[in-house]
Amino acid sequence: MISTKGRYALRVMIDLAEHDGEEYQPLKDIAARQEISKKYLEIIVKELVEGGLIAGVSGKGGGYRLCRKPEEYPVGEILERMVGSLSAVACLSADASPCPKAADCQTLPLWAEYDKLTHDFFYGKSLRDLIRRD
Amino acid sequence: MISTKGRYALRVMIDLAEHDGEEYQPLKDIAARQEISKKYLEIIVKELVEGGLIAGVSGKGGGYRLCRKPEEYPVGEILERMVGSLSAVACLSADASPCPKAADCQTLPLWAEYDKLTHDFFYGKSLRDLIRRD
DNA sequence: CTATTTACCTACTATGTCAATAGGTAAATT
DNA sequence: AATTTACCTATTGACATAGTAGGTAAATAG
Repeated sequence: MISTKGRYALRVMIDLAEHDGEEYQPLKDIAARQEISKKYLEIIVKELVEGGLIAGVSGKGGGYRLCRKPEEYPVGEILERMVGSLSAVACLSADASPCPKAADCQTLPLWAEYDKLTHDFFYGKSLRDLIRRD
Repeated sequence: MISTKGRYALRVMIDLAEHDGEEYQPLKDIAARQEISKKYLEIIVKELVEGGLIAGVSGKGGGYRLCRKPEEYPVGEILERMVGSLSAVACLSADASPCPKAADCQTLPLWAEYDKLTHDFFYGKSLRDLIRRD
């Protein structure tokens, strides 16, 4: 289940993509457009900045903006950054310790196949694919 | 993320499928084979019985068994029964109230497409596909 | 008819994550 | 100097997860 955090992050990124090339977007404005609490968004954009996905500038005229072109952001990267892992099961997460029973686990192949499906799906979509075309 | 409950349920079902046609399998034995706490499994099999997925019989010689052939159990049905919904986002769950912003939601199509992918994947696999062939 | 085996039932609890709020400080511009 | 903005730390309530504990009812075997 994709958490609110992941979904909100994606919406922030889409919002920024739609204002690509313009000035820095104050969080206040993003929050208003997306109808999401600005306070909560602060947590989210902070992580996006830390992940090198967006850039923030303080002071008057400041705000946030993308640091790549929209087509260079795979949706999977954004989500993975926010939710930690897109894996369906803990034993396939990047940080998981190897399971001693993996060799004869009857369900592992299923989860692995699903994981690949998920990964390919979300990394096959970019921010560009999600922005509104007027 | 598929919860432990969902994963354990699947393993119980696989275990039962591998003993298809034999006597009722006591939960004690299933728990031992799968190395899962019997107490916890009680909760899980109870839900599987309520969902009409397996049948339980009390008393000596009792236990649990499948009530269909292994190929007639889509993995998706088992998981959905245990985790409630396979949807990636709350607004697409079966019991969700319709979102007023759905019409111009920029992320909904993405989630819907992923949901379909997930549904098709897990409903395209049956218990038969998961059992060990010796 | 008694002992044993088994499912089935109700309740409780620790832990952790999520979603969010509160109240500030630092940086940059006008 | 005032204003605007990002950035920081801490806290909270709600909820789900992953179990544990201790029983009762049903069925069979002897």
